[in-house]
Amino acid sequence: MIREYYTITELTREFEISTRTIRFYEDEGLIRPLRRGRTRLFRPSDRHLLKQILRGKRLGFSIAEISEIVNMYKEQPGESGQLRLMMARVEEKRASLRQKRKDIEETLAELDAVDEMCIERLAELGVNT
Amino acid sequence: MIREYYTITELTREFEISTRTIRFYEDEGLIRPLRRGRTRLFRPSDRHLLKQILRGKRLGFSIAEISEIVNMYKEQPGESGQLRLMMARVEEKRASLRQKRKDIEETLAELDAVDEMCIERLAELGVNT
DNA sequence: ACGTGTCTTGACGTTTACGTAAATACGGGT
DNA sequence: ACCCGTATTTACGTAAACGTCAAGACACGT
Repeated sequence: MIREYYTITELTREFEISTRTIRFYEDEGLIRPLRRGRTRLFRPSDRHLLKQILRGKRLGFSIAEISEIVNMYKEQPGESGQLRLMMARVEEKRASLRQKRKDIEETLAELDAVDEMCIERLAELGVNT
Repeated sequence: MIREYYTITELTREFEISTRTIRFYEDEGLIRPLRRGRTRLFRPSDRHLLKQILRGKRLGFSIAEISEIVNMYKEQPGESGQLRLMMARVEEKRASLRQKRKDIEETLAELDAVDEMCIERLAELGVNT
C-alpha cells in the first residue's frame, strides 16, 4: 500500500538500514524529506529515491557516484550544450554498468563450474560408499 | 604474450593500481607470489588471480567476500558434508550476483529513459532555432 | 666506487560510510 | 503531572581499503 508519508523508522525497518544511514544520505544531499517541526516526513518519492540509492550501493557505487546518477533522473537542462554533456555522462555510467554486467556473467560462469565440480565429486563419493 | 614471471610494477601498470594495493592484497592472504630473495615474482596464475580480485572489486564485493569467492575456485573439499556446505555458499554468491544483475538492468533502463528525454529535448531545441 | 632505478619493509595518515553515545524535544496515554 | 516511545542534533569513534612517507636493500651500468 502506498501511504502519504513514512516515518524514518518505518523506512529503516522496510530496508533494514539504520536511522543514521538515512540521515547520512540527507546530510550528503541525496534525499530531502519534508519536515513537521523537526520530524522528518518521507513521501513516496523519497522512499523511491531511497530504493534507488540502495540499489546503487549494491552495485558498489560510492555515494558521490550515486548522487550523480540520481541527479540525472531529476534535472532537465534546457540548454543544448548542457544536454550533450549530460548525455555523455549518462553514457559513462552505462559503460560502467555494462562492464559490471560482464563481470557478473564471468563470475557466474566460474561459480557454475565450481558447482558442477562439487556435484561430480559428490557422485563419486556416492558410488564409492 | 604470456610470460613466466611479472614484476610488481608491470602489474601496477597493466591494471592501473598501486604497489601498495597489490601488497595489501598479499597481506590479506588473497595472493601469494613467489620470491627471489625478497623480491616478489608473479606467475601468470597470480596475474589471473589479480584480475579476478579486481573484477570482484568492480562489483562492490569487499576483500573478505572476494577472498571467499576465489577460495571457492581453489579448494576441493573431499568430504560430502563440506561439499554440500560449499555448494550452499556458492549458491549464496550466485544469488547476490543475480540481484546485482537485476539492479543493473533497472538502472540501465532508467538511464536509457534519461538519454531519450535528452534526445527529445535536443530535437525540440533544433526545431525552435 | 658510485650513482640510478627498482625493489623491500614498516608505520602512520586519510577517506568513505557509517556506528554509537549523550543530551534534548515532543506527543500520547494514564 | 508524569512517563514512554520515538524523534531530534551534535559529536566523537571505527572498520575497510588503501595513500604516503621514510629508510634501507639490491642489481646494473659506467
